Amino acid sequence: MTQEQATHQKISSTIQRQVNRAKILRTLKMLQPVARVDLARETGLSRATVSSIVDELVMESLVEEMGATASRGGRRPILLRVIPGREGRCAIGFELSRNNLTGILVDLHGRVIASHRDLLPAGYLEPASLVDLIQEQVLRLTGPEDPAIRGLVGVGLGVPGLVDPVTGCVQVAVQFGWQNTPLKDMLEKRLKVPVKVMNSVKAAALGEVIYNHHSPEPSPNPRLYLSLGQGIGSALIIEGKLLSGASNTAGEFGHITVAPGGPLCTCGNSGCLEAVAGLPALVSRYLELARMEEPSRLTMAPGEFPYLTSARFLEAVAAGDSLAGRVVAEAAEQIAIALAGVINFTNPELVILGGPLSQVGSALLDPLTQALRRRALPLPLSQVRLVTASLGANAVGIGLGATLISQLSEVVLSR
Amino acid sequence: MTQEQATHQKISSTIQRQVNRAKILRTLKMLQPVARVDLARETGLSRATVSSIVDELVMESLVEEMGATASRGGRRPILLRVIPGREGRCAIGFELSRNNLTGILVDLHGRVIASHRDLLPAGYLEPASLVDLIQEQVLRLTGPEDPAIRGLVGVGLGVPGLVDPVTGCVQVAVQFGWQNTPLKDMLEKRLKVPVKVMNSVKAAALGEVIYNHHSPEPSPNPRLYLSLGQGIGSALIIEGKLLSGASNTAGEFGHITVAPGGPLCTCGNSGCLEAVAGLPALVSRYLELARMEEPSRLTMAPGEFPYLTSARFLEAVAAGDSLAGRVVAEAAEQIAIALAGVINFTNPELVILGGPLSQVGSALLDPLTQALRRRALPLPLSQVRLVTASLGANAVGIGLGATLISQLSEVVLSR
DNA sequence: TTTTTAAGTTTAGGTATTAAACAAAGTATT
DNA sequence: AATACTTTGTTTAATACCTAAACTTAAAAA
Repeated sequence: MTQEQATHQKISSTIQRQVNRAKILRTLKMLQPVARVDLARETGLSRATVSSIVDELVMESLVEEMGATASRGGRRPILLRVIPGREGRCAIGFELSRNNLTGILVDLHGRVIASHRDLLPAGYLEPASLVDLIQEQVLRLTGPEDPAIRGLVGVGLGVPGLVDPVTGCVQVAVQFGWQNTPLKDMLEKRLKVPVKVMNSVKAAALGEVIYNHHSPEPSPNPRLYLSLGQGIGSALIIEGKLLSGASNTAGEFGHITVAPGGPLCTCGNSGCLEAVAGLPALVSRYLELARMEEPSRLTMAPGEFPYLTSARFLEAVAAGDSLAGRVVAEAAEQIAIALAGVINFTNPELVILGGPLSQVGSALLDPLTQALRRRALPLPLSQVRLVTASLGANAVGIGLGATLISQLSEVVLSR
Repeated sequence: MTQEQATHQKISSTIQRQVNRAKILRTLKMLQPVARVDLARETGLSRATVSSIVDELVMESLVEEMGATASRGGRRPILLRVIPGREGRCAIGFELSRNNLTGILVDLHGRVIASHRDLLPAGYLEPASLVDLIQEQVLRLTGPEDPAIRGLVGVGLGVPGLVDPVTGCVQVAVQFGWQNTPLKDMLEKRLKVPVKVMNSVKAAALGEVIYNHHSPEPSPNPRLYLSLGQGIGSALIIEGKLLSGASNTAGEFGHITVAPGGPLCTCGNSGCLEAVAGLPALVSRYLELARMEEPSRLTMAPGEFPYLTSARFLEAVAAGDSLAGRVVAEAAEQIAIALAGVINFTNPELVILGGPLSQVGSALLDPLTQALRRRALPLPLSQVRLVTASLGANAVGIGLGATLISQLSEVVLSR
């Protein structure tokens, strides 16, 4: 057996045991630092059972004693905590983007311990070379002698493309030219730890949702993450679980029709949200308006093609460029049409605006909330907390890491 | 104790036991009639455990022996089955509509054993009188000496309005002028059996979904029920569970914007689907077209107000009236805009068209499928089976009855 | 008849939980 | 200081439920 398996998973345990372990771990995280008695009182289990399970958790490097604290009139209680940092167990979440591979080492609390970013080599990225790169980063993030590598819970990977989260097979990743690539199997073979592969928007959603609402008890109410960028995607989380759908394409927010008879979309439909509020559409709209109203804005050599990147457009918005602001406000109106529908339909408690466009702040948020007030039903709208994503590029890694960590206290009802 | 409690519920049992009971009941329903050995092989449990649990199930009037069958080389196996009909346990589902109270007695297989419809008294319906009526129908459906009443699993009630399915409290029911009416508590006090109260569209959705896909294993993929009538509502079922949302309003399909800037809706927004494709809108549109194109159609005394009920409009559609057909086709286009968005967003495996408008058949279905092909993404659309509801007015009762029955084999992970 | 085979039950042993007794380590009281 | 409570954590005995294996029952095969 390899050294990675030194800290071995409990292979068998009854369902009863799993449920009680999960209960204890959950309340421990919530009340930490906390003594066994309190865990017993809080979970409703007997002190004997709590002791027995805590012993197990200590053996597995999940929990440690912090020594006795002040007496409460009798024997001093021994405080327990979930082991923080490298000394406890860890997970690593990777984000694969067009140009970078970013790995984030996360501890048992879901906190970032270390991160590392590599530029991807130019040209076609062979899946096998990605596996090499990931293995390299795993070692760099932990160090071959690091306790973290011996207690590595698992490795996650977020890929921009269509992924079957169960098999971990990348069905299509246009940006990399991959089709039916069994990345999970390849990585597990190499790394000898459980691997989770999923779409990166969904992973980011998990990260942001956990960060915005990191109760140990996942809320049963829907929470929506919206990714506004070149494309417009989303992820819906219900009872802490991502909605995948029958073909793993759930969350296609960008192809909701908001302007019937409007501009043709790449998907064949007309008036899709993405076709009117995706970043490319906003850039064109900006150029169009500028040409019509203030040609002076387009400072360029005469005869030069008016070229503008999305990034520079977003900078202009942030800098307070009024024309760019108008374009964003127009987009907000369109986004609100789709979002109001989804709010009415799913009745979420939280909507997180992510993706590059979300980072312009009130330029988007103000017109969006106004339009929502006009278009969404009052009752569902009143339940929604609308926030801007805050984890930026780290969301994917954090989401995957936290997901792997939370699987430690998950109850598996076999079939 | 009252006589209703003669067949008493198992009050305590470990989680392990619950899981195994559920497993056995599920496979029993699937393979019935079947012997203990086969259950053991199929579930992976030992024959001893199967015997012990089957004994319990027999005691609880859920399962019975059918006698031995042909030997397979040794002792003859004793076949078991879930008790059908009144001899086994039953549940009753009620539908409360504007004018009627319909009760449906359902057996352990979810099959209809008996049903009864009462006209509601004219005028305001006191919640307390509804409780009386329901108690009366329960007795009429079972008879005071009927075995069914002694094995009644529970009673369900579908109400047109906003219901908290957990507390069973009717928050708002405009048609009856109720607000915060704790119907569940009132009924449980009277009937002394568990009561489930929910919105009737959601209950109908459960009924149709179970009927269309009655595997004992609920599919993890979303399934959508659409109710097309005066209003337009829907219910989304994921992993066999209804999506409720943060304020129990999930499923508001009618207020998805399909025509921005279109006609004003009662909700304050403009261009809601309900405002252009709800039955009242279709009737007005029909009258408008008729007035413009074929005034002769509107056969009425001169000076009479052109009055047309929804029911008569639907009859016209069914009779092949071309003008009415055009109106439905127009509506289908609008419905498709919203439905395509929801299909893209939730990626369902099944969409069931319910409500009065759905019953016109291909007049709706043909233009709808055509429009969907234009507007929905190919991959999600390819996963959808689009069907018309088939249970009619019985859907609500069947859905509630089947839900109550399925709760018998449900595992409850306390908090 | 006797042997073999299969279905169902009983029994012995293991895991996991709880209540209750017990040990450890403090505070409060005399 | 000695004694009496208190509280925490552990050990112990009883219980629930599972499994493997032995056993009983009842048929087919030899």
